[in-house]
Amino acid sequence: MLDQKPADGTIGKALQVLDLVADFKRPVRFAELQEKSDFPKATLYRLVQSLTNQGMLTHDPDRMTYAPGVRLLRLAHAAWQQSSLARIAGRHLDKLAADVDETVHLAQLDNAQVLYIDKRVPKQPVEMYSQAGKVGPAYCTGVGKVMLAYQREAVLPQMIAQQSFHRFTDFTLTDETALRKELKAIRDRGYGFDREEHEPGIICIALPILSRGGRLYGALSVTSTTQRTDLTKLEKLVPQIRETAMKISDEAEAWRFPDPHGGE
Amino acid sequence: MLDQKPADGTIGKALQVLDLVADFKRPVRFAELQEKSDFPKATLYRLVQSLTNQGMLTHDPDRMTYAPGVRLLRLAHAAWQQSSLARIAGRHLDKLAADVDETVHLAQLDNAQVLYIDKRVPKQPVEMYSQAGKVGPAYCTGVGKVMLAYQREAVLPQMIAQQSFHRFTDFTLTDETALRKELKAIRDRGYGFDREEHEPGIICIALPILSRGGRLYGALSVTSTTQRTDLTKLEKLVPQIRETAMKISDEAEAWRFPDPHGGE
DNA sequence: ACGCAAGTTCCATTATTTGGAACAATGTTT
DNA sequence: AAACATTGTTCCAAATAATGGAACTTGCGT
Repeated sequence: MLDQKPADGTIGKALQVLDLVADFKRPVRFAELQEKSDFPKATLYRLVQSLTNQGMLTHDPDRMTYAPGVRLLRLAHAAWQQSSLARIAGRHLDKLAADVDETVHLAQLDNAQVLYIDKRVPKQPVEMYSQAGKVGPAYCTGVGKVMLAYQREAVLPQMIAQQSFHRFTDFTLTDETALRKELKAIRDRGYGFDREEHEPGIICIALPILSRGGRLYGALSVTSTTQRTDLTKLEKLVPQIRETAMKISDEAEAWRFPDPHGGE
Repeated sequence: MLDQKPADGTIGKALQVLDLVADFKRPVRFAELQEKSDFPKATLYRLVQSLTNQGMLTHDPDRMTYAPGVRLLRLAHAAWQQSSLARIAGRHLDKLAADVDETVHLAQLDNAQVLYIDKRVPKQPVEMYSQAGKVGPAYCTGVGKVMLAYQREAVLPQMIAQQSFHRFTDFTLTDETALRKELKAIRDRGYGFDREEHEPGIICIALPILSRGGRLYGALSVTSTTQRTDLTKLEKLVPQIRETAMKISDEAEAWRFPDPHGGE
């Protein structure tokens, strides 16, 4: 799927293995890993062992399977609390979802893919990790296209190169030319749509979350269905969404300047 | 605090750095890391660089700070979906919390510490990563002691050695002898208490989640306050909690045997 | 302009990783 | 029950990557 990494050093290799295990959606046996990986047996074995010792993988001795380890949860907790927008954005998402009465997504870009950081479904309790951490394609989702649109030109080519351009629906943009044109339109307009490009019947409107300096923090979207609404109606929500995005951005900005007298 | 790791290989060192960054609750500068770490400057620098390249850390060029990276969320998502009990346990926790109308915790052991996997507070929506991934001491919490009690004797000594035995309250067990005695009592009884050992006024009852074969999956607890209830009343909940634990265990067991005809 | 501190790069030395092949343990077929 | 097949684990000399002291660069305050 996606594995043309320069893989700098041992760390890169180890993380490659970690990803490999994570990509199986179930506990996986050593032989299965070996099959999917280019590493020679002994090397892979030692990588897996190291990761297991470190708690990044858990090993089930009975079934002889490996799975992502609990240590990742602890680290993700830390990531959640600071690096990502999530902590700051939480209450804003609550409000936005309640105001517009539609599903709201918060996403960031991770290695040319969309990584969903948070989600709100109106009148429905959130499930914890079941949504956050999910990944999706960038070229055919609202948040994905918006984030690509606000990427620096220098890094865009390699990001576009990583898109699969798989045709999910009749509306999916399936080549670079179409995507480039769409990104241009998004930049001009300041927001983007998903016109049933990923799933039939699912449409959305998405805005970037930008810093004062123009740096991209992430993206925000309101998703609905063609049965409930249409793009024209969604477009009317732009001011509300933009205001939410700006509030999140402002708080993120403030958060990154720690108290100058910050002791412990 | 806690850093006497054998640190096997480069992977261990890299993860040590990752932990270090995570332990700061805010974006951190290189010099701060250097101060807290034993690594020579150049070495630390390259470790941080590798981690950043790999997306395990994010680097803010403006502020010159590092923070845990978004890639961790993706990995944690995977961990959540399979390795941990959380996915399976979710609905059982819902039910238990509603039935007993008290706070319910689900925890696993991570490197001699308690790692909270999930939490339910009755009549209150859950927040996503804000709770899951949190860590706590093992020697003075209900879930922690229970999980220590069902640990194999061979690994216990080093786990106990890693406990700080800090006196949080008048009831905290502050030495190995007292803890050993308590663990014995828990094994005999099949469940454990927290008698305001970690926080004044907070009590809980905890049960292990064991496989048929006696392997420890994690622990389940019902927490309350001395104002609302007492240990005797909590003890009456044991059958309900045990039933929940068994259901979770059974499903976990079943889940680990993938469909024999498992194609994809 | 100067000094100071934080971040970054260099490179010979050192330690770790590598991977082919042998070995052990487990399960399956004849 | 014996031979076989499969999967997981260990060995060790060769190859590679990590190391860290010191030098270099950059940005800031005086």
